[in-house]
Amino acid sequence: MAKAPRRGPYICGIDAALDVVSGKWKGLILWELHVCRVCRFAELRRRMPGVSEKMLTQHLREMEEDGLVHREVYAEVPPRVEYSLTEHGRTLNEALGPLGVWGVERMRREGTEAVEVAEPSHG
Amino acid sequence: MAKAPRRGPYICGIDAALDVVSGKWKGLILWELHVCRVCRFAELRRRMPGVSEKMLTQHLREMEEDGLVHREVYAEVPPRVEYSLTEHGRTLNEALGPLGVWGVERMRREGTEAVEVAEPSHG
DNA sequence: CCGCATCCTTTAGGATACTG
DNA sequence: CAGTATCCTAAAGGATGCGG
Repeated sequence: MAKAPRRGPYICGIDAALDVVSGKWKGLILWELHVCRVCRFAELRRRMPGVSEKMLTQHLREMEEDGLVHREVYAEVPPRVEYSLTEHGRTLNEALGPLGVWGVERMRREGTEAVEVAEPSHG
Repeated sequence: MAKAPRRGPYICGIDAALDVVSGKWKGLILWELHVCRVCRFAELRRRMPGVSEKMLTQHLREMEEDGLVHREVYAEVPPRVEYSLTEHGRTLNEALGPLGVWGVERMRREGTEAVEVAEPSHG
């Protein structure tokens, strides 16, 4: 009902790490939570054009289970839930740094344009 | 017929990088080719318990297309094909280094045993 | 030995409607 | 607002058999 077992056994550390970031939006979630530090569901969604509610919820729950994301629920009306990175989430993000740099290099090589996300840099 | 389009557009470098390593065995292929430097198909397969011929071929082809893997075909009988990393493959592997370290840490935290790969350390 | 073609199952991802 | 439930399609992955 919930999700496939996941979580190993792994052959090497790369395996173990890729497991928790595999998922169409997980890298981006990590990045956005790094940028805004604390973020509500709706705002996070706004920052990620194209993601569906289902996928965002699902990915956030998995990342919470994996100890990457902290979910703070406020018993208010209307409800408020704030997401942030845990310590493990932060270290993972740092570990992803060099990969991100490599990815940017790759985009330059391939001439692949990144999609503009509310931050046009050429007016 | 070949494969889905892939290759962007990406939201950030992480996206672009994760795209080329997403695939059940790609991280491991990268690692094994890093270890043995040059590797034949059969040997590569032996080093990766559980992978099917189809998946190994498919992943290797995609990684070749992505400029990560070099495929050297020798016109001999019986045929011989040697795989190795390209420069981009090597830099990607280096970029994956911190992620691998993080993954090992994660396995320690979770108590997840890595599977033994032809190297039993406890008799 | 290396790999392609085919068929099949499983999983990921998306659209939509509904709820506390 | 922040989800859950259901249904559906597409893609990944796996088993097996054939071919150069």
